[in-house]
Amino acid sequence: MAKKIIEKTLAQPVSMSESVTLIDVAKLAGVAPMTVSRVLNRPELVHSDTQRKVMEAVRTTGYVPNLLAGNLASSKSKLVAILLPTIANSIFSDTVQAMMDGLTASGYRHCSASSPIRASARKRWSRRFSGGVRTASCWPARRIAKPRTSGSPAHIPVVEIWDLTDKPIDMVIGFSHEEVGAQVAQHLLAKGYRKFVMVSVDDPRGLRRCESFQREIAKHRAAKPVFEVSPAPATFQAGREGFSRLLEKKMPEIIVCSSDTLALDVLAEAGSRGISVPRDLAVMGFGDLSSAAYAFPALSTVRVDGARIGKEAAKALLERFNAAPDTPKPVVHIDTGFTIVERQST
Amino acid sequence: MAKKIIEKTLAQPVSMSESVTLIDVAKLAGVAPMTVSRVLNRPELVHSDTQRKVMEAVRTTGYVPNLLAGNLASSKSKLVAILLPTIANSIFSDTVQAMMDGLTASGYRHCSASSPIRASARKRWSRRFSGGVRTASCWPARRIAKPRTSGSPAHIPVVEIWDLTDKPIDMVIGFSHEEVGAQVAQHLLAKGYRKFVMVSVDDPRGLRRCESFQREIAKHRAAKPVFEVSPAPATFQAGREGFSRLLEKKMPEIIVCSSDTLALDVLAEAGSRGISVPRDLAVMGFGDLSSAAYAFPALSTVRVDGARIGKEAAKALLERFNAAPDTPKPVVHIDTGFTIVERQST
DNA sequence: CTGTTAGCGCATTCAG
DNA sequence: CTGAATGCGCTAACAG
Repeated sequence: MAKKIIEKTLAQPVSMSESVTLIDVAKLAGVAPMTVSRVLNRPELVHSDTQRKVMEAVRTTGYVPNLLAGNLASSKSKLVAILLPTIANSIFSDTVQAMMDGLTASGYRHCSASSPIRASARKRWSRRFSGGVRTASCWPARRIAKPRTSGSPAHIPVVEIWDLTDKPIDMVIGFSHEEVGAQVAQHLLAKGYRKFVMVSVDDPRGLRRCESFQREIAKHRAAKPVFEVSPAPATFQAGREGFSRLLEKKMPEIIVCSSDTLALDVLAEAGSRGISVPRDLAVMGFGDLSSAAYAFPALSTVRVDGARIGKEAAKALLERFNAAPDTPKPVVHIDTGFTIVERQST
Repeated sequence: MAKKIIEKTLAQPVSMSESVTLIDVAKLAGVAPMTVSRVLNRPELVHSDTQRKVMEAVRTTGYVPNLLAGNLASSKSKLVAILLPTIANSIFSDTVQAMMDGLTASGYRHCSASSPIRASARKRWSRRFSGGVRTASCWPARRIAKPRTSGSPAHIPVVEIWDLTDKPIDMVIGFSHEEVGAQVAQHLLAKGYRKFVMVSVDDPRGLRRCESFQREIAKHRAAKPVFEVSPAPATFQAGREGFSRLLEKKMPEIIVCSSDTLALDVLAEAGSRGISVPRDLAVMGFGDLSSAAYAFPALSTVRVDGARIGKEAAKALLERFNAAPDTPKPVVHIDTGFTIVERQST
């Protein structure tokens, strides 16, 4: 038997056709399989001489661990589920990128799915994800209810991002969309604007920003904004059309958009109609799409640090993954805030 | 023992704390575990009466399959690795979205990673991905070389997307970037332009489009374009800065950008400088970012159907996954083409 | 620090 | 159409 291993390893590695397992490595290194496992996963528990021997054997055999087996034995998938409304052309891309980077650095991977996936509980839980990330109003919370399944803890860490919520499932990292709406309203009122027009996509968070904006306007007895909703998701086209419909009514003083995608679109439509921004029309966006405020000086916007949200989310998850099982859950409720970026004066 | 199962299932499902496995379901349904497995995975092999009994038991126990175990037993992860330069603010988002939708509909999931991940072979192969998707020039092909590992086929299906390549690893779905560069050059020459300026991000495909463009220009003895490269990835800011540097030299007639992100940025910078597009300056983009050509009438661009690429990639992978093991590999080499979209005349 | 024992939960492969 | 036996490859938990 030992002979067989030798044959396998002495043959040209490239032509080896049989698969190599922990046992093969162990035999070649003259140690127990468990020791090989330790060298690969928790090397600090193994004598350095043994480590060297084992790594040597790993190299000559070309061993690649089988996480399918490892996951089963340890009941840990090291897979994080990311559930977002969309990743296309999205304000979430910075967040996803940052999160991805944080997780992969620690050996975790992520699987993402977008909103239309209304998988059954069976499908959603069968991969035994180690953790989850979602926007708060992505799905009703009850859908996250964890069935009692084999080989997984009673609860998995979940981070709700891009929002703050009163009844979090677990951890929360984001900012208040009500606050955004209110502050934008105050900001614009202070600048002297009184006649507002809004364009929003049909997205829960966008609509909440708009509603809050309108409440704040009402408080100050300014005229009720004209309000136009486009179907989600945000596309450049949506903004154009919403804007056009509004123009049919009356030329507004300022147009408040629920996203930068819409705002850029309004900018474009204005340009093609010979309307000068900001001279004839002011435009306010949201989300700081690719540093929109910098790229488009005529645009005011609300800057959100999506990358920070992703980074913090990854950090929060990793901390929980690494915590001892009986550690009390730390409270993670981070308000990442936002910044209103005034257009560059011209 | 049977009693125990009954107790578990008759207790309030919500309060059950022990995990439920195939065996529990089988006992409750009075069948063998294998039958339960069949009902869940290949119901067509099971009598409908048995199916009903089993599904009933599945429901009352709240059973959720453990794919960690299933994957190991069947040596199939149903996970697809997606390797792209970036997903942030990216022309790939449509592609990823379409691919995701196609794969999840068939029970597959995807794990994505972006360029900076230079994981070791050990890490890259240990999850036993069922298939892979990458851009052709994302990594050198040799890095895809498959080590002989346990529990996985000698080769996995790989689709290279967003490019055509002479020596594909396996399947290819995309278009020729050389062709784009050449055709754009011809198009613009035909429109009467002679003095070109280019801005590109430092991306392999973008640079190839530019080089091809320049070769074509040279063929027609037009002036060599001024060429400005910004570091990757594309941001709106990159375009602005590249454009500004160019303006210091001379006001161009037309500016050709390696992506729509850059093009929109140039549009913005032009706007803030009082340069009218297209009257004073023509701008050409690439990638049809959010239907840029529609949203920004002054912009000409090259429309690429990213969603189609994603859809075809998913389809190609699924076909290979479902094929019998000894089926000869179908040749998949799809040129999805592109369309030059002329700006809307004003 | 290292080895041994004993599964993880399911699907493959036959036999019936 | 259904069942029984077997083991995927690895790691937890302990013993030494």
